[in-house]
Amino acid sequence: MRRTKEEAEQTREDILNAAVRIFSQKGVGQTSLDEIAKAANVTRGAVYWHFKNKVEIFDALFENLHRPVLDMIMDDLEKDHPEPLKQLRDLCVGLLVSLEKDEYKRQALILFFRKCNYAGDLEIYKEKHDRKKMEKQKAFTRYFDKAKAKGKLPADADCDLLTQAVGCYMKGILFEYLDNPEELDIREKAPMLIDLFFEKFM
Amino acid sequence: MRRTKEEAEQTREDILNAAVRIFSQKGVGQTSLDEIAKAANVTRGAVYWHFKNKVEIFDALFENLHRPVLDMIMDDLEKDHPEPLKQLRDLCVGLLVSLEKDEYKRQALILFFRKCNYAGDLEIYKEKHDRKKMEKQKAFTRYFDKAKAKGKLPADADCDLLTQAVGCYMKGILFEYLDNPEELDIREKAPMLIDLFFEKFM
DNA sequence: ATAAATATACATTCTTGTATGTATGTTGTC
DNA sequence: GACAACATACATACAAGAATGTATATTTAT
Repeated sequence: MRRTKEEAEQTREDILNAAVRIFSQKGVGQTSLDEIAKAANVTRGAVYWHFKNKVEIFDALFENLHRPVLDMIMDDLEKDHPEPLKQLRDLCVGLLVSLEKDEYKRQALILFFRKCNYAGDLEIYKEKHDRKKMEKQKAFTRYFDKAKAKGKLPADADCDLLTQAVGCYMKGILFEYLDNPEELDIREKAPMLIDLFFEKFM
Repeated sequence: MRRTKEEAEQTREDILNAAVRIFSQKGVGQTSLDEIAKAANVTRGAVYWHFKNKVEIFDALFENLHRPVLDMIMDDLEKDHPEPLKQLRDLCVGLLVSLEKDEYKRQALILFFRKCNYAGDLEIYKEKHDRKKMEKQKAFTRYFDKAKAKGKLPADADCDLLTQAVGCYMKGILFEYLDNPEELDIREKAPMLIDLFFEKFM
């Protein structure tokens, strides 16, 4: 049953898409490769051809999720915005609101926030994912640094603390939204919640 | 090998203590009852005597964790504090700082935040735990209501939004701390982070 | 013809639930 | 207060199912 290269690439993607869906529902640990295979309309043979094991699927999904987000932030930081805090505010709101129309990203976030326990096979990925988080954190700090340089923040403001605060706040909002999307209308509430944080600086 | 009632109660607690520890390390789903039994120095026979199955252990742990916290908040709300916002601020800081000396609570929180996926057997508990969360949220709103009644908050302040904001913020801080305790010195940072939120009202 | 892209089959391991064994605490009775 | 009778608090053994990794078979693109 050899397929063409395009077909093979397609089944690889089918497997990954099935994996996010099922992982985010049942959890990585409770998902068998057979379930993923069936959901992707292949057998375990195909899965084992494309991936060494479940952990490698997990890793591929992480890359798919975080690379574009970090790239987006880095691009944003290149711009010389006159109001870096407003820029960061818009970035935060944008990141949150964009989830409403992006089910794949929502599922992926649920998967990494709630449905993987970073234990056993996945333990080695905790450090890796923490490093990625650090990168994002460093990027966030630069917004505050730029704001201070432009005199938009008091000279004695603690940029690292502010970064940590915004990071915690964002993560909390993310969790609440992902846990109960129907309880938190993100398109309406995200701007209000984020403004609550930034308004005292602006 | 019948034990006395006290001994039996002790093994029940041993089992629960072993369960928090291992659940919070390996995740509920990846923990076998045999592991728990061995860690508690009993056999699976003892575990099945005290609990119907793993899910019932999970449930017992949840009760152990949340009842005291909710009681504490309710007691706090009984007091007629002149500055409800300061009261809430102190409550938040206290809840966070207390974790440093309470490994059991830390493990339990990790377990429910990170190591259980609320899928499969545990799915039915999501709703239950959400209801408990709602209770806490309602309690938090009362602090803001009281503050407004005392004129400590502008009359047009949105208490529900503020509650949601504080809830998200707290949850985010909790996650960051539990994920990387060494990165976030909670005793030093909790007051600073929480004050960042409350300072604009006070 | 060869090797890629799968499907199928199999052996192994892990876990669960249950059934059953057993020693000992507990209780009522005389 | 001694002593059956019974219930309790486990331990052990077993059967069944599920999941994994690997080995092998089968097509078919190149």
